[in-house]
Amino acid sequence: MDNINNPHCDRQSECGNIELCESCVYHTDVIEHAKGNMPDDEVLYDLAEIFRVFGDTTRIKILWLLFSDEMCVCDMAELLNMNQSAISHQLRLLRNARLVRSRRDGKQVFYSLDDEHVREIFDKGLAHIQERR
Amino acid sequence: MDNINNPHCDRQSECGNIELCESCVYHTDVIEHAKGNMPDDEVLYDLAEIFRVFGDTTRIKILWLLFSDEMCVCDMAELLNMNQSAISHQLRLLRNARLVRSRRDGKQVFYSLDDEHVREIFDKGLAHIQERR
DNA sequence: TTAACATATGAATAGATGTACATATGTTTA
DNA sequence: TAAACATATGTACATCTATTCATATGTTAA
Repeated sequence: MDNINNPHCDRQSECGNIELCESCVYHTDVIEHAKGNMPDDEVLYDLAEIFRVFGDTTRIKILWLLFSDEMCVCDMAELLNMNQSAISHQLRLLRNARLVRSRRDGKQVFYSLDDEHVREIFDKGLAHIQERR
Repeated sequence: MDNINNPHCDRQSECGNIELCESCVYHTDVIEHAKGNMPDDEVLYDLAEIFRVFGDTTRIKILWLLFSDEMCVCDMAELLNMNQSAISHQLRLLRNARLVRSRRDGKQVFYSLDDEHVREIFDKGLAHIQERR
């Protein structure tokens, strides 16, 4: 790995932080490699957004419930001992992220997992936390 | 699926919300099945926590950078055009979640992915957002 | 139609979170 | 030793988020 002490940073024009560019030691090969392969900001934003939706205990519990069966809002609220409104708000986030879908049956609305990715993402997360115990 | 209109809820003693219990239509078989298989709250909390760490654009970018190579804090700050302090704070969260590890080499600290789960979780998330396009 | 019910949603609020600034810690070099 | 540097961390603050309350929407049954 090149270790270049670089007081005259050749990427200075692209860099908002002049102080940093004038003082920092760069590994330019590593930087160039990473820069070349960086996905679009939009993709990385969407990716973070999906995980953000997984990143809440209430929503994780809802997803868990839906692994067993489709389920109506009322049953989820009962099982999680939470306000119906709170559940509905969280279901909207899950719906927008296409992690769950809904079907109406009379007065009730039944939710189920939208696709198998949900279970796969869930399981990979579980594998991680279980390994580190 | 049983659909029991149940004004005298038999789980009323366990239920904090009396109004809900007196009015709601339950699917008791679904509820009992889900209740029996529910993991510990602690596991579900830890799981949400892991995804919460993935659920930020800056941290997602950092993880992406580490797929290519190990990398020092300075290079990450340069590449992401961000404050060194901001990167360090995020690295601490990633370290605490055991998603990255660090090694010191002189004045610099190099970060790398802690295990393969990180890449797998990342890829599953990517598969989800790419499929829905 | 009206009443009762299940769900959705807007507004408000308390708490969580990401970043910047200042500064501390740890390492190397002079 | 002191100075320079890379990183870590405490604090403050602006923004975001989860929940609650009140209420709207949509469905069924009387």
